[in-house]
Amino acid sequence: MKQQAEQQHLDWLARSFGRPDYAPLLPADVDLLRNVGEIITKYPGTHLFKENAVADAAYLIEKGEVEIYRGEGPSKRIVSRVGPGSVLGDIAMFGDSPYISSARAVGPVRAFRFDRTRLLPELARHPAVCLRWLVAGLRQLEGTQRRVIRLMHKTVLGQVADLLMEEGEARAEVNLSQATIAALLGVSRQSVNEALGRLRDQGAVETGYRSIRIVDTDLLASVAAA
Amino acid sequence: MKQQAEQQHLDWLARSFGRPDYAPLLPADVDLLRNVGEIITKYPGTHLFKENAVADAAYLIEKGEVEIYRGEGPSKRIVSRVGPGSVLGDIAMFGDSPYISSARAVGPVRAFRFDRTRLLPELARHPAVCLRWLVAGLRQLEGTQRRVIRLMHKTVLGQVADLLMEEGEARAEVNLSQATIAALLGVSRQSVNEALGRLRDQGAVETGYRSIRIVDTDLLASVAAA
DNA sequence: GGAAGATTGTCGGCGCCCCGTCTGTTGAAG
DNA sequence: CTTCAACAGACGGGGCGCCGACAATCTTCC
Repeated sequence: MKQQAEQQHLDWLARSFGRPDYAPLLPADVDLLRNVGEIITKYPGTHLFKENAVADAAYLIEKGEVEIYRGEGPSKRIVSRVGPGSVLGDIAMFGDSPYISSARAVGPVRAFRFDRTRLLPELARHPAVCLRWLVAGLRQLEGTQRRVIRLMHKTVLGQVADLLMEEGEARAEVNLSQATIAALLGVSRQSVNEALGRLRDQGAVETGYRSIRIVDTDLLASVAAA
Repeated sequence: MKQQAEQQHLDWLARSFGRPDYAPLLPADVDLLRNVGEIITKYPGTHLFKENAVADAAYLIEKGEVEIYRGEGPSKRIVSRVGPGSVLGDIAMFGDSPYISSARAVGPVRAFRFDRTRLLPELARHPAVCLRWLVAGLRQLEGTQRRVIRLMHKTVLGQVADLLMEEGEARAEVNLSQATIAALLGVSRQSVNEALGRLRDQGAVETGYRSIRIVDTDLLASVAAA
């Protein structure tokens, strides 16, 4: 039983890393990562790491959602929100620089923790895993950068439509409060409300309490592209 | 003579990669990169690569400046401007995705070109170089991302002050037209003009034809931080 | 079932920035 | 020296989004 659970961890870990079409993880690689990583659990609201702290470890989210934000108090801005499969803190860890943001568990989170001092020597000995991590890290960063570039200099309406397209990829229903969406996009709650109202009038979405149902994906896409 | 010039290339290449305090390149690594890379030269205005093209190579700028931009014609937006030491196109190359931006030589440019099909197998065999490239790539991405995050949700005045701080780090004089600055920041020329006017009135800078002289660095920093 | 907290919907005022436009200045080329 | 293109500087109109405020609704917990 314990064996099986651990195997699931490892399977999941293998799936999270790398791409299926290029040098997939070998069983030996999985065993390797198992030795240098440890499973940790975090309760909602607790931090995986905090801004400006020494980056002594990288995290691989296995279960739950993590909120990435910068700043504190009134200047707090949510950079993104990531789920299973995301690699966190590796950029800072590899660069041996402080974390550039804080990571807080939104719900219950299970994650792998890779200690820097144990991971680096191991990676240096295993080029295939190293390459895979490289690609994963670059993709992660590229994704957020792409998103930021896509969103800046766009109207709030377009930003909201874009966000809904992204969040609603899997299910047609997005369960976020308007205040949360506003924080994600860095705009005011009222503007989000107004944008959602317009989308509702156009028949692209239906709004409810803490939920937005996507009705017309094509229409939403055309708004997001504008 | 040719030998000496080539050695300079390789020395420079070694310095560009990685950080001096962590696993510096060995002479063997330099030779390795020499085998999979080739030296190319670009005339001003020519492209190293263009948006949406197949990313079959990464570039390491050795000399000159390269302008990174997205879009064409009226929607053209300059993302950044990089100089020697910067790695370009590696993210797209590793991800086997199209280039997400265009790279155009501002002045005469000399660069190393790393072909994908030759580089990847070589990297997979040399974990130390692989790790170094990983760090370099992540740092590059992190730098631009940091900049974008710092600039968004800031007033034009703050953005201009920030840009001047960055550009004027070495010399106190920044030689950019207001239109260029506007393109870099993604704002209108008039707004840049107005911001510079305010900075001039405060005594932080002096403005001239295609040149901005920084007078009061502390004052400029306080404006940028606001 | 009721109360408290969280969320949604809406309004008016205000500030920043974009756009079009115009004038004066600078630098380079003939 | 003249001419022309690029640039700096300035002004007003208009749009968009922020802020503060408030009412209405939904959840949840007691």
